[in-house]
Formats: sequence, structure tokens, C-alpha cells
Amino acid sequence: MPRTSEQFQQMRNEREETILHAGMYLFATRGYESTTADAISKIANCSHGLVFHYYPSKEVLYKSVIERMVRPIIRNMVGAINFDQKAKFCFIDAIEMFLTGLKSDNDEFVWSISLLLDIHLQGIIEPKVKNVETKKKVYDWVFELLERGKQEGDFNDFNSREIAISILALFKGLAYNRIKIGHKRFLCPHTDVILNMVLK
Amino acid sequence: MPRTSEQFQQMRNEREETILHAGMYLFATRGYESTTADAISKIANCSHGLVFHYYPSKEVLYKSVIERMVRPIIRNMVGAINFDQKAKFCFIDAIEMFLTGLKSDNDEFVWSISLLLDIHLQGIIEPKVKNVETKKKVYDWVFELLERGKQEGDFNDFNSREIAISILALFKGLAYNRIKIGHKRFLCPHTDVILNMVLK
Amino acid sequence: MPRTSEQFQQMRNEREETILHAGMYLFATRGYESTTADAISKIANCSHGLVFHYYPSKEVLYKSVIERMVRPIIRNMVGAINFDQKAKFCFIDAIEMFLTGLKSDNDEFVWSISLLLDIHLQGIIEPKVKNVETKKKVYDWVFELLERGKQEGDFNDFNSREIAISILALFKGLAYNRIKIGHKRFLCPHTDVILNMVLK
Amino acid sequence: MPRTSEQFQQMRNEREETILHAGMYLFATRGYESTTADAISKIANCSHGLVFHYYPSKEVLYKSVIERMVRPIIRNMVGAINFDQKAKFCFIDAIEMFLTGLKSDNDEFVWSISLLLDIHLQGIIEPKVKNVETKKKVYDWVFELLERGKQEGDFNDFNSREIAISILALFKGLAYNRIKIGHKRFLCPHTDVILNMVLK
DNA sequence: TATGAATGAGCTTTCATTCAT
DNA sequence: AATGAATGAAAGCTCATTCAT
Repeated sequence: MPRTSEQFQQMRNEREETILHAGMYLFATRGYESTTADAISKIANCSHGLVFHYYPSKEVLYKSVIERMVRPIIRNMVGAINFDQKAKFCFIDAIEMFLTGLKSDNDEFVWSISLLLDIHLQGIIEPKVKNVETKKKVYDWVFELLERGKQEGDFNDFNSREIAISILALFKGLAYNRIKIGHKRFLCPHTDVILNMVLK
Repeated sequence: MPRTSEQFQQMRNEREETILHAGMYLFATRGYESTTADAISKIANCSHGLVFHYYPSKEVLYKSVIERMVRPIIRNMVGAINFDQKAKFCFIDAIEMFLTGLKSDNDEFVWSISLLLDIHLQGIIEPKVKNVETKKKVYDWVFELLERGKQEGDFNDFNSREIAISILALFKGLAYNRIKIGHKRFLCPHTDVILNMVLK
Repeated sequence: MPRTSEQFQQMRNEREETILHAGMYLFATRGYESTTADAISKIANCSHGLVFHYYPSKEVLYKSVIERMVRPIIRNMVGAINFDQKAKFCFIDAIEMFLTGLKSDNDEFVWSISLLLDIHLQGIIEPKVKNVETKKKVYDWVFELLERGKQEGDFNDFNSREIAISILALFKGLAYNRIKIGHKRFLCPHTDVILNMVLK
Repeated sequence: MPRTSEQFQQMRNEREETILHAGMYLFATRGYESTTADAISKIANCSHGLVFHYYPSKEVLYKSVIERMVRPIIRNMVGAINFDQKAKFCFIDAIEMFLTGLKSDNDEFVWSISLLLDIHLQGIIEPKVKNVETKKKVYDWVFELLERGKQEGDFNDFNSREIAISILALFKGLAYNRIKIGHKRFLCPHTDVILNMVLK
């Protein structure tokens, strides 16, 4: 009884998903250079060759991890924010989601944050992977939120660019820490610590 | 008639210095894995064999960069702080030195900060280099300063561990940014942005 | 549609066999240090990378040659001896097998003898390969045979340790000679020459 | 007070002697490939470069060790034999000298024997050093002694070539053993063990 | 689609040899 | 005569990528 083409397609999708998961885990915890195709295939429980069957190169796999795993997770987080409220509350929501994610045992979220911010820092850590899109989007998003908050009179008068950069840097470092020391031992700052940087 | 031992010593010193410089630059800007002995030798204007003449392995070279370049720079910065004053002012001094360093065109300082904080994050970024000393010293130093500031009534009542981690994370991220986009385009937050995290 | 696991296994087996053969030949004729992975791969008609695909290091390959090529050949020779007879006749059988092997064009046998006795001399010839099992077994085996022969009254009264060592040394030297000058020109001593050392 | 040219010459000679000693020791105990110029210079207590000042290459140094250290020692041993007596007694003298040397703590003698017989086996162990003279002399010398002994009716009727080869092989193996396990633990066969191979 | 054998560029490291002084 | 810094060929080994099936 031959499988239908839908069944084949689903197998394909499941395989790809598995490989992307394995890749995300390794890229986030070991870095791009230290991640081997062999390690990915072992975690994805498939053959070495299959990784290259689905993704023509390690670099493409890396980009796929960003596009298909990281972006949706981030989009999902951002999508849960109600932008109709004042920037101040958007900002609070965003920080709390971020910190809640870090505090949780949801490793995928943590990896996503780390990988996302890696891209922002691309060229330092992983000089060999270039031209990943979305580079400035996170920054722009934070920047615009800060500008709006200032206009709405809730944020103080600092340069929005500086603060946007500082906050992203802080998040990157926190994600690093969280990955490194694990869910149980991770000490997470309160929302207020970050809010204090911007609130009047 | 051979050179005198002083002449040899000076040649050695100059070469080592050059190689350490090249190594610091590359380790900080490309990471450990992506830095090859060949790249170092090219920047140091010598053969790759000479790198191994001075340092028995890439790992030892890395550790030497930390010990002989990074540590003195950091020690120098910390040494300039007057610890007789209140923790609050120590903290302000430290932040200002750090930010001034980032804003300056003193790349070595920036690399040092980045490498120093890499060690703190060791095992994620550079899993192959282990057992570099000084791991927790920066963290401890910040932690103790925060605790003192709280006792002296100048800092608010947040958990010092959380804030110490946040601040280091922020610094790491800023150093990344500074390395990536260079001295001229780097936007540096004001001291107050960071101070606001802790001051009453 | 991939090959079946049996097909893969057979490919593996054939390749491993080929590489082990090439390794045995080179280790025996050139020594461990002078044998390069590249030379092995050329003889085995494959890339040097494949050698490391099958064996994680040159040292492991060397040990595999001993375990999988040398030992079976030696075990086979020893297994053909009837140990129910008097030690004298066991001894004669052993010597004749050994000398017959040397005289024959069976190069593998000669290489095996040479490599086996190399291990006995390990630390001089190949100081970098340590901990190969079976070190003293050949010696012990000869020693016990000599002791038994003395008890049975057929051997004269020399110190068995001395003679065991002498005989192994003699064999090693003969194997060297045989390897060096080849099957056709090799002059092999008669059994009696060696027997005279021990017989009454 | 400048040194006279004789003094310079003597210094030269002493240096060369020291280097030759160091080389002999290392070549004999570690083999040619595993002996580095650096190791030689350290044992000879001189600089790396000086080794190449006196000997243009490692190979030439090796050959010099043979010519200037090994050969005289062997010549000295052989020279002590009274060739006016019957071959049988020459043979006994030679064996006893050889065995006495092995049993003694005279390491240089042992190294010489080992290196001398290495040359005989050259092309197997050290394929990179070619064309060292004296190759067949030891063999010829033994061969002729055996032939004479046969004519004089003292030796039995075996093929002299076979026995010469066997004896050299035996000596090589014994020297190996002696080097390996050291003077104190070395078990040396009695003269009779070897004599029994040839005597009527 | 899936497998894993096979390749070869590239990396770290070693070491004989050269060279300036 | 003597030093040790410097070079670069070559070795061991890794790993992204290709390929036959």
C-alpha cells in the first residue's frame, strides 16, 4: 500500500522539523563553527547525508533555523502584545514576556533569543554566515517603541538609539547566561530593573 | 658572534608582543574557533611556525592573550578607581571608565572587555578552551560593590545577583556592538541609563 | 533508495581489510614513525580522509593491525601445533612453522612476526605507541615450552629465560632480514641450527 | 690573550665529540625518526644551531656517529681478537666479548652494536638514511670465520651464510633487549648457547 | 527519500634547516 | 664559533560536502 503524496509530504516536514530543532539546539549552545553536520544528524536521529539532502549547506541550514524556528517564535511573542495600549505598557509586556521566557524551562525560546541577537552581532561571532535578513528589525522595533513612549510622556528623555542598543545587549547577555547555567540556576532580573532605565 | 642574551630577549619580547596583539585582535573580533594560526601570523607579519615557536598551542596563545593583554588592561582600569569613596561613586567611576573606553578609539580596551566577558560565558562561545582563571572575579567584584551600595543606602533594594548579571550582560552586548560597528558609528548609552538601574 | 545495511557492511569490511593490509605492509617495512596516513591511503587506493573515517588515529590503526591481522595469523600458527606431544616436538614444530613461513612468499606472515616482536621491543623502536596487549605472551609461551622440555629431559640445562630471549631475538632478526632482502634472496637457517641451542 | 689555533681546534673536537655522543645515545635508544635536533642539542648542552654548524644535516650527523663512534668501538673489539688462533677460538673470543659488553654497564658499546646492526637492516627501520658504508662487513667477517672453522674441522657442516645471518639477527635482538630493559635487569645468554649452534 | 562511504580543503602542530648577528 | 629566531614543508586530523546506490 503505497503512501499518498500527502503522507510523503508530512514525512518530509517532520524530518525537516527534526533537523531544524537539532540545528537550533546546537547552533545556540555551541555556536556555528563548533556545530558539525554529524552532531546535528545524531541528535536528529537520521543519517549524515540527510542533513545535506534537505539543506544544501550548513549555512543554509543555519539560515533556515533562523527563518523557520527563531522568527516564528519571536513573531509569536511580539504578536501577543497589544499595541493599542500606550508604549509604556507595550514595553512592560515585552520585557515581561522576555523575562518570563528566560525564567521558564522553555529552552527553545531562549535559544531563539540568543540566535536572533547573534544575527544582530553577526560578523563578530560568526563571520562566515552573511546576509541573514531581519538584522535591524528588532532594533527598529524597540527604537520605535521607545520613541513613542517618549512622545507619550512616560519615558524620560534619553537618546532612544542608545537605550535600544543597551537593552538588546542586556537581553543577549541574559540569554547567554541562561543557556550557560541552565534553567534551574538562572537568576533573572526583575522587570523593574530594566524599566528603571527608561521610565520617568 | 651571536647576539647577546639581552638582544635575543628583546627580539623575543617584541615578537611576542606583536603576536599577542594579533591574537587579541582576532580572538576578539572573530572568536576562538574562527581564528587560525595562519591568520595570526599574517597579521603579526611572520610565519605560522613562529607562532608555535612562541606558544606551544593555539589554546596557550589564547590564554596568554588573556593573562598578558586583557588582565593588565582590566587591572589598570579597576586600579584607577578610588575605593575609599562610597560604593555609589565607585560604581559611577567604573561605569564611566567603561563607557569612555567603549566610546574611545582604543580598540584594545574594547577587545579586552569582550574577551574578559567571553571567559565569563565560556562553554557557550568557546567550548574548547577551559580553565581560564579569573572567571568569577568580575562578577564578584560587581556584586560586592552593589551590596555595599545597598548598605550605604544609595542603591535601591533589588537582588544584587540579578543586577550584577544584568550589568555584565549589558556590558558584553555593548562591547559586541562597539566591535561590530566600529568606533565612529557606535552609539554609547549615557552613564545615567545604567545608573538608573540601581540608584534610588 | 540507499544500499542495504548488509551492502554497507560489506563495503566497510572490504575497505577496512584493504586499509589494514596497507597498514600492516607499511608498518612492518618502514616502521611506525615513517609510515604516513597518506602512504597508507595511496596503497589502499583511497583518500587519506577515509583512513581516518575508519580509524580515529594512526595509533588506533596500528593497534587494529596488530589485533586483527597479526594476532590471528600468529594464533593460527600456534593453533596448528599439537601440544599433547612432548615439548621437544612442540618446539620443533614451532620452529619449522616459523622458518617455513619465513622461507615462503607469504609476506603477511613475515610482517606479522616482525610486528609482533616489535611490540616485544616496544619503547625502543616505537616509543609513541604504548599499551599494546600481548606483550609478554610470546616470551612466556616460549619460556614455558623450554621449562617443560627441560623437565622432560630433552633440553639441556641452560637458563630458560636466556634462551627464550635469544630465540625471540633471533627470530626478530631473521624476520628483519627476510623483509629486507625479500623472499627470493633470503637465506634461511635450518631448524637444526636453532634446535642445537637447546637440545641435549 | 687570544687562544691559539690548537686550542680552537681542541674546542671544536670536544664539541663535536659531545654532539656525537648525544646523537649516538638518542639514535640508539629512540631511533632515527624520533630523534630531533633539539633533543640532541639539549643533551649536548649547546644551542640548536650548533648541531647544524658542525653537521650540515641530521643524516650526516647520523653517518658521522656511525663512522666516528660506532666503527672505532667495533674495530676495537675486533682488534682485540687474536686471529692467529683457530677460527673456533676467534669465534669464542668474539662471542664472549660481545656478551661481556652487553652484560656490562658500558652503554656505548651496546648502542654501537645496535646501530651497527641497524645499518645492516637499513631500509626497513630507517628508510631515509641510505648508503651508509660498511654494510656487509660484519656479515662477511662472520661468514669467513665460519668457513674457516669448518675447514679446520671444528664447526659442523651447516651453511655458513645461514648461520652468519642467524647470529647477527640474534645479536641485534639481544642488543635491543639490553637497551630496552637496561643493564641491571638484562638476562644474557651464555656463550655456549650460541656456540652450540656451530660447534660439532 | 535516505544512507553512509568517500573526498579533499584546511587546520593545528612538528621539526629539519636557514640565517642574521 | 655560537646563538636562537625564523621559515616552510609535511604530518595528523577534522569536517563540509559529494556521490553511488
